[in-house]
Amino acid sequence: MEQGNVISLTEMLRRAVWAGSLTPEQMARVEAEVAERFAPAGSYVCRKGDPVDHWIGVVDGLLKMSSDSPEGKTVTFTGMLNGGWFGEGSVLKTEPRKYDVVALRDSRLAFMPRTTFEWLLDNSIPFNRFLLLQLNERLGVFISLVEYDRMLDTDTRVARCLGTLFNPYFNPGRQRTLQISQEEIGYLCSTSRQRANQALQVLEKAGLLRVDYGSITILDVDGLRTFGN
DNA sequence: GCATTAACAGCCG
DNA sequence: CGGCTGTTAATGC
Repeated sequence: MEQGNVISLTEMLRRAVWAGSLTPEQMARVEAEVAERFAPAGSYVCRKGDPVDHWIGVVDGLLKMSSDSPEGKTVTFTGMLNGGWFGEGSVLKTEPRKYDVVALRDSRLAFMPRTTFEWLLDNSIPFNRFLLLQLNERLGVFISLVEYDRMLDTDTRVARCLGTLFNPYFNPGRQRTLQISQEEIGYLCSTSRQRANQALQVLEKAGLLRVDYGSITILDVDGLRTFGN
């Protein structure tokens, strides 16, 4: 299907951008305290309102951040691919989880305890710098979310949505191919499966990605992020 | 007009 | 067979 290499938790941690500048002692503690958990496809990784005890990374899998309104409507904010980390906002503020996280397929996750996270905050300037940049990047994403939700046509929304998903900042794994159904792309981009299919064909003709069944391959992330301008 | 839903046939694993 | 895909027709905002 795709590259069948199985990455270990340790390997994933060592490749993490934020791990690059840690001292060997700091890295040893991280490796000792971060635990791997398995989330089957369709299961909740965490739910809105849960206490936040961990910073969570994706070793191998695909997650969806979403929220259900009382009326039963689901709003998806974004997805998370291999190598991505999330939840730092709620760990920093000591607040309950603000959204649901669902595994869209079988996923292996890395759970860093809040104590480890806070210890890194107190002891590593590069770690702080990484968080600052990631938070800043997210801010940009959410500002443009509000903007394009109101202004852009669906093809462009899907392009931006995929551009965000493959934003090298959140997805440092050089992953280009993603096993995902068009129905799930619809969920991620807040549109119907049929309309997502249509948008994908437009983007494929524009040379920005390639569509196969059950998967897409990103060819031009920057093109997706600027599509429609 | 544009998007969503429903329905269906074809295809892949 | 079961899930995914590409299309079309009906319906709604």
